[in-house]
Amino acid sequence: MATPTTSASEPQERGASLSHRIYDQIREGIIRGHYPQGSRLAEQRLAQELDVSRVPLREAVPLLAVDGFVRTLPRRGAVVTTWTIDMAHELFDLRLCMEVGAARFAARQVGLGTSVAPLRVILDRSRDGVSTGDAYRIATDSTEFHEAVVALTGNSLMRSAMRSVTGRMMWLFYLTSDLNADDALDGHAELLRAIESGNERVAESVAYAHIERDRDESMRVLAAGPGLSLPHPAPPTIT
Amino acid sequence: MATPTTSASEPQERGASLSHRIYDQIREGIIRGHYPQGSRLAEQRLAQELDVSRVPLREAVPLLAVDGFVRTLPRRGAVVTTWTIDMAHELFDLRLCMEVGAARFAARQVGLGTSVAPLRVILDRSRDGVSTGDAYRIATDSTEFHEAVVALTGNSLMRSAMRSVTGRMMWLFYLTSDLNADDALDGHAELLRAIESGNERVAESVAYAHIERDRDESMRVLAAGPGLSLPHPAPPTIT
DNA sequence: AAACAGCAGGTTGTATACCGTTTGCGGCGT
DNA sequence: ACGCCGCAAACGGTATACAACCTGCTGTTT
Repeated sequence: MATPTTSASEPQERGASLSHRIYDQIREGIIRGHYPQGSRLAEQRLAQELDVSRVPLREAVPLLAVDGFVRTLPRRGAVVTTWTIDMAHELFDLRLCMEVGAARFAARQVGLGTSVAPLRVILDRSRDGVSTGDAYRIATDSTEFHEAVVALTGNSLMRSAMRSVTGRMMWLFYLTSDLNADDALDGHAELLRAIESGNERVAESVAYAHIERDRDESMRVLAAGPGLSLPHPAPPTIT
Repeated sequence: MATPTTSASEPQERGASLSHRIYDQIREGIIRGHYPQGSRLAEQRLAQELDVSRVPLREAVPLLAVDGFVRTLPRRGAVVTTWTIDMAHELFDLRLCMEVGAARFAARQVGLGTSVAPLRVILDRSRDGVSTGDAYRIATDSTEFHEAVVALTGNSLMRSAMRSVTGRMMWLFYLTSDLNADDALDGHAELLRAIESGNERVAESVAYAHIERDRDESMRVLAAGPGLSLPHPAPPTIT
């Protein structure tokens, strides 16, 4: 976004319309596992927990639904999405469509004179982030790198379309950040070089390989232990 | 009022949460040009025009913003998006990424036994629609065909991601429906055959060519007369 | 004892009211 | 005559209140 100064833990608390702020807040809560998968998000409880009225929530929750973080049932409200192996596969297939194309367009832009400096900046920041060991920070940085690749294409529509994807990506990154932190860093560096070369076919291929490698690692984690992100000792899991 | 069963203008689909209904209603109004490009959507006026309170609008408008139909300015409310040549190009570039990939996955599914019957159904309906000459109907059918291709992949995430794209596609189809109605029909038939063959490379290539042909036609129309969809005599175009 | 019905609690969906900010216009001063 | 200042109206942002619905429990009846 236009606010690259966001720190990982505290998102922009500026004038960005309360609805957007609590959107970010809830999203972070979901990703961090504070709102466990499958749990219900009761509006009143959320409202007094975040100290806002219910109306801003009414704007934020549908957006969370669009981005796949919750599912709204007719009269039951919103429940946090539960990850499945199939969902993860679908995500990687979609990434295959979008990011491979984005890498190609990005390489083309580089060939036309666009600088890859933004990628370097984020990659450097990612290195710092990995050393901190903060999973949320790592997931944020990793996601931002991919967003930066898309941004490099100069296609603002593609950027906004990616937003529906990057949210889920970040969530999955967080869930699997234990393993692929360093690998992802190398992969990003490799992708950066490929895009920098300006060779569309190379960028395309590297992006493809990178995503498939991601898929393999994520699948290994997901298949191993689906007991993910449950900091609370698994409250009764209200159906 | 608690019983909006009157619904005088449209026998809309029931049960779908007032917010969604007015989302569709406003979207159709924008596409049909009833709310001209660049015009402001004042909440109070909309509310009494659609005979709903402002709160459902507060849920619908952000979704329209996500889908690119309006732009919400900080304190100025929502204005209907104004099409530019660049935006159209960005849309086609994004379609290139997503639909080409979708065609590939769809062909793969066909190779695994999935039937292309849904495509045939919609294609047949499209033929009827073209004969009616109703631009909105034509745009709807054409969009639905592309959605059906994505649905054929079995990837529900890809379908929901396409939703951000199909809305804009439909709008642009409507604006340019005069020219490419029959061409689009032929193109869809060709794409259907390609997917039916189960050959991923063929499907991919046909999809690519189809989109680029679409781009050419749309660009011709957009470049010729940007005075699009202005049933009202172009109010002062408030900035 | 089991099953159905009625009641109570809670939650979402919808509507209305209030407040801060912005903006456009008009008057006044230079 | 031009520009600046101030006021008023409108718009969006937020909060509160009401109504309908679903759910779970309990009590009674068969």
